Amino acid sequence: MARKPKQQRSKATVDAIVQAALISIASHGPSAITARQIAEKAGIGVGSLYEYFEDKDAIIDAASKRFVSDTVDLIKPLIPELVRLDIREAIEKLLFSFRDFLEENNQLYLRCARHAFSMDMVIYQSPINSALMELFTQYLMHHPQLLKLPNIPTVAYFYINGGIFTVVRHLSEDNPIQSFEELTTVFGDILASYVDKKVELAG
Amino acid sequence: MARKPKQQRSKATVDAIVQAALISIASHGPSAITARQIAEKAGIGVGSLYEYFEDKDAIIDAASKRFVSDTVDLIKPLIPELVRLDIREAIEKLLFSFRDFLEENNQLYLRCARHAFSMDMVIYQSPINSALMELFTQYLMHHPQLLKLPNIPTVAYFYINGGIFTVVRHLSEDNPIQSFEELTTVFGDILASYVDKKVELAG
DNA sequence: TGCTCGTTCGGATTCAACTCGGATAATCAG
DNA sequence: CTGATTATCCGAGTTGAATCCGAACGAGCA
Repeated sequence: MARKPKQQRSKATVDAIVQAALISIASHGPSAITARQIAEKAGIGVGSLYEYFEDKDAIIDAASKRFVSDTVDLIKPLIPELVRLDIREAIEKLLFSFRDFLEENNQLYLRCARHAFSMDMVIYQSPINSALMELFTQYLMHHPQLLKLPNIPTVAYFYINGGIFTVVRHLSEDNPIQSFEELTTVFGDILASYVDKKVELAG
Repeated sequence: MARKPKQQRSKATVDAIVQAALISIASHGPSAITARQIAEKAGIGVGSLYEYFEDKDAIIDAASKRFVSDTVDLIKPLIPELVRLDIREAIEKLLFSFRDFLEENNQLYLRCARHAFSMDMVIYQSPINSALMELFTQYLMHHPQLLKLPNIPTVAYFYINGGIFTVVRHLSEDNPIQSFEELTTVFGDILASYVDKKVELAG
């Protein structure tokens, strides 16, 4: 059990298991999954699951990690472009990319993200937060006049955490009270207002 | 099964079950609970659980509802006082009350709240959001010059959702990067900056 | 071909949710 | 007060899902 895949076909099996787990998490949530479901979706026998994974939780862990690393892979390449933009434009661009990512594959990732906030999983989210924090930091480096802002780390903390949660929740609403475009406008406006106001006061 | 309690002692039993479920959720999360645990903590036999609850999920539901209604009972009475305060003061007062509430009973509610973000439970949260929305609305009524602000519902949506999540997450951190006081300052500052900037532009 | 070892499988085992039938306690009619 | 009736409580036993395990399969190699 929990052995390393050594041949090509077994690597494919592991991948199929992770993919099947992601799909199952998306449709039923991590606690409602059965091992049989995963095995069936992956097209293998139940016993085979336990060749590569200690138990069901290990499978869910692997799926969560896949989810997080795919998200980080979305954010990282955007940084060089975003840091050159105006705050509102940068946020708009980031949020639209994020939305498109979440909506891919019939909302596979969005439906996983809905379950990612149970705080057990927050540990795995930290790479996502780090990536966004890096974006924040690099943005500041490219706009040195912003370094005067008070409470930068705390603002980033509020903005990143609150922002992720709000976007995922908004995209999950059956009857959103506002469009995604309105949300991006407000996201930009709130941060830009804070920045303008504080720069004004400081300078 | 799922009968109505008719005698005093059975009401106490139901209450003990809900309380035990809250404690169990707080310590292990809703999916890891076993029926035996709940029964044992409540000081009753396993069978008794099923006298008043359809199944384990019904018990967890009841506990969630208790959590939500206790939270609403915290917010509602604060509204009349908060609407008379300055934005920063109001937010500070609200956040400190909220923190104290979450930290009561050895963080019972905080530890439950950590699990409340798995989106299954978001349905039950809506009364909390409604209560905060009412606070928002009543605040605007008492400060009519604010009604000029653009995108009020969306700002409220972002602020309430992001705010709740960020506070719960902050209080759950082992090594918070900032104090709770700093967080409340930033919360107040961000909203006040937005308001100031927009009122300035509009008037 | 026959051997070996990585891989796959599904029946056997374990464990938790839930049921059932009867014991015990409260309530009430006479 | 007593027996009948109803409410409550219980925990051994049933059921089904998670996990384990030993046999079967097949690719590579002598």
